Amino acid sequence: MNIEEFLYGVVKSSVESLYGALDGEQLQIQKTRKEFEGDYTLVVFPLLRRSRKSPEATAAEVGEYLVANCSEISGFNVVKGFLNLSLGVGFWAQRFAEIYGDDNFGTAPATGRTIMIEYSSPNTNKPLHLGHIRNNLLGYSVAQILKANGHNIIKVNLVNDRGIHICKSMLAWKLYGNGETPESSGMKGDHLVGKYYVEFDKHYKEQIKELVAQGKSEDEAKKTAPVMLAAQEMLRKWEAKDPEVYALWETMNGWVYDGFDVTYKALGVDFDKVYYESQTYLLGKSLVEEGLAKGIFFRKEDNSVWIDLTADGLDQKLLLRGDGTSVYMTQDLGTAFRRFEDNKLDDMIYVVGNEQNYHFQVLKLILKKLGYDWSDNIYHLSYGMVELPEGKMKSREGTVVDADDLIADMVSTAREMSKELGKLDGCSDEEADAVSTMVGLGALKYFILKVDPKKTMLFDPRESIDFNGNTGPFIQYTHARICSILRKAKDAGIDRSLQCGDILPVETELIKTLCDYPNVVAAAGESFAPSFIANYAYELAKKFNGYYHDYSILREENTAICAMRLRLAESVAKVLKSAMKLLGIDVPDRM
RNA sequence: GGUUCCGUAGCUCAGUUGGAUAGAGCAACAGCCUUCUAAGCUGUGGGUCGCGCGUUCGAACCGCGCCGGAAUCACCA
Repeated sequence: MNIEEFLYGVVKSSVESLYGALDGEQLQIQKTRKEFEGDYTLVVFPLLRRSRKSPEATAAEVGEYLVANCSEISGFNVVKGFLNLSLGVGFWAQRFAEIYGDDNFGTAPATGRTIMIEYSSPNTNKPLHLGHIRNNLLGYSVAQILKANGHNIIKVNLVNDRGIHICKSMLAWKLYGNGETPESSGMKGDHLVGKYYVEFDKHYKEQIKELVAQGKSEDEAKKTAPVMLAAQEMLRKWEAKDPEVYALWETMNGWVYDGFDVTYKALGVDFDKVYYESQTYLLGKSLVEEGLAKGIFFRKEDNSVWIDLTADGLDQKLLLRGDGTSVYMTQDLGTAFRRFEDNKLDDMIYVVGNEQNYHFQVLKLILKKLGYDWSDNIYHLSYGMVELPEGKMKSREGTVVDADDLIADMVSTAREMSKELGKLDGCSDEEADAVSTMVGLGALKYFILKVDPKKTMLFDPRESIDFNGNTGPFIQYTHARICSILRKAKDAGIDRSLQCGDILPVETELIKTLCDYPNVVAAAGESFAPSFIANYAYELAKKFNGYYHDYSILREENTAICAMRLRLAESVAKVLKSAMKLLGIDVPDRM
């Protein structure tokens, strides 16, 4: 049972029997701040109009009534207009018994809602970088959180596998590659293809420089550089399904997918379905026809199709080129329609960077104008950029942080640190690998997920990521220590039968925090923000460490108290593990 | 210029629907390993919550206006 709902009920009936029925007025009940005595607080200011008494007198009156009529409420105190209520030990013991006995604590029953979430969405011309990491972690974590909230989740990836960018890599490989393959070079496939994308740019720039030296203008040079013309020619051949070009395209994309798979696996993310733009880019044209027929869109003299959104404070937007080919918006309209139709979706979430806020604003608006009400159930989970100390990541300036390099870095840093601290003594190589990987990735994932998605965040690769303080490893460490306590208790044969009467005030604080977990999971799902979970896990771990560091659980001589503490420790470990799972972070039993 | 977002301690970030004296971590300083793992614990210092006005019993949070920053407004995706 939800504590706030329970309290709301008893307080409401008390207030109503004192002052008459409330009509629409909200009672404000919140957790009592830690500097005051009590568990939950009723803010009485809104009631003054009805009680016609001072804040203090009103609070005292309600408090007395509650203590007299509600057995769960053991006492109260009044500070200004705040009525602080204390719940009895028995109440907390009962709550704790429920938490301890519930193996699925924090997960909600099935809702029957089906939600599709699209994330990652890479281009196939270069490897993944730090920005993709934020995208992937957010997408995967939000999917986990929504699943815990009882929804059916379909995770999808839309791969941008066609277009001029991949032709650039293909061309450069053909011209300068000497038949190099991932096998022959020992390079990861996505990195190899990315190398030729850079190679293309190098030659392209050289050719521009030459043309400018010959007296051409910068613009003209950009348009007429031979490699650019060749890349465009290649794209035309691809669209015409030229066998040679198509075969090369398939081969090189295959290399990239092999590379991506390794990165995804390392990050621990996965998908239920992968879409490829080469298969979806023609979708949406029928919707454009529909819009034209309804008079929502209009055609210009050059035959291109547009929508005028100036009345909505936006601009005109192109939906179909003059030659009848589609643009980004066309296919996004088509895929959205197809997805809602095919999967009977209730909601669709796009995890896409905030540079596309405008695009999604327009997408939703157009669908709405076409009469599709499910447009309201499209949610753009927009996240901010990851910036470096020297500013934005620029691929041209070589300041991008490569995903694979970063992951490898984090793991090796974790290993060195573990070794220095002597944590790996007596470990097999396999165990050492497993722990270093968990800790290194835990640090990276937590670091990124604890920040509010919509904010631009700063990442300093030189200082790398902390392992101390409010970090993933701190939570992992707390979990590992609890596991260690439980192992030792088992070895010592300590009796763990529950004695509810022995809960101490410090323990009710912990139980209260545990009680919040289902609410935090629900809130995180509602606002698609894993940061709620991360900050909660830190709060819980910190409380546990604070209370239990200074004295020994195992040396407690009162066996009932000892058992109580063990059960509490075990519950904390379970909830921490569960929270970390929602973040996609593995938790070790020892580290 | 239009639209959207951001501005909280030296730095990185929390702050759930408006509530009590503003919260962590890092960095700095002072303590704590014959007690369950010191990746830890305890304490000290550090703030005009960008600025102003308004709404009300009460504003970091809501409204309006400024200032500063970001993204975007492509027949790219």
